[in-house]
Amino acid sequence: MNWTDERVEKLKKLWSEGLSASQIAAQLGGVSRNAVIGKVHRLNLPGRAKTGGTQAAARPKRPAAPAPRPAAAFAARPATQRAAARPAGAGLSKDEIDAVFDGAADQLPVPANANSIVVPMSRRLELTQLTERTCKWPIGDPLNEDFHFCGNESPDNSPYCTYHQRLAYQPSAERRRMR
DNA sequence: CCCTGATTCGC
DNA sequence: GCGAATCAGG
Repeated sequence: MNWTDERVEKLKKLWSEGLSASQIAAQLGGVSRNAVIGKVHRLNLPGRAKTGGTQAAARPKRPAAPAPRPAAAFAARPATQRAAARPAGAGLSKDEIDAVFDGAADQLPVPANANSIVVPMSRRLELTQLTERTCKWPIGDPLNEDFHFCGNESPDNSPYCTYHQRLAYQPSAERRRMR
């Protein structure tokens, strides 16, 4: 794809709105997130603010020209070590908190015979967090604030998780019995 | 492993 | 100029 004026314009717009490079790449289409990031740099657009301290601490420039990658010079790596310090009484992780709130989340078009069906907890993903392997089953009203996607893992290349797969595609017989 | 942005450098 | 490969970090 070419960086037409219009595409560049859209890139600038979305970037300034804070969308991630991968998301912008997805909206533009035909380009990778790397392409987007590269373009952002070439355009001298402001990068993302680094929260707090860890600024780009002078990187070693990259191991001298690995042009013909003979898979050799990548043996030893400086073992980075940090004291993974978590405050003694650290609270719940984001995931743990989310899990709790997901209790009454689903507003799915649940089948009448849902009693026996286990409705999986959704990960409440935003549109910007969907990937090739996340369930894209929408939950809630798109016009509503709490609109989100299932986001559970979906089998290779499938748009839905195993649960929503059944809702998306049902044998006519079963569907008829359901109504 | 999923993701993020940053950088280098062959093309 | 472009962007894959790579790095560093969450």
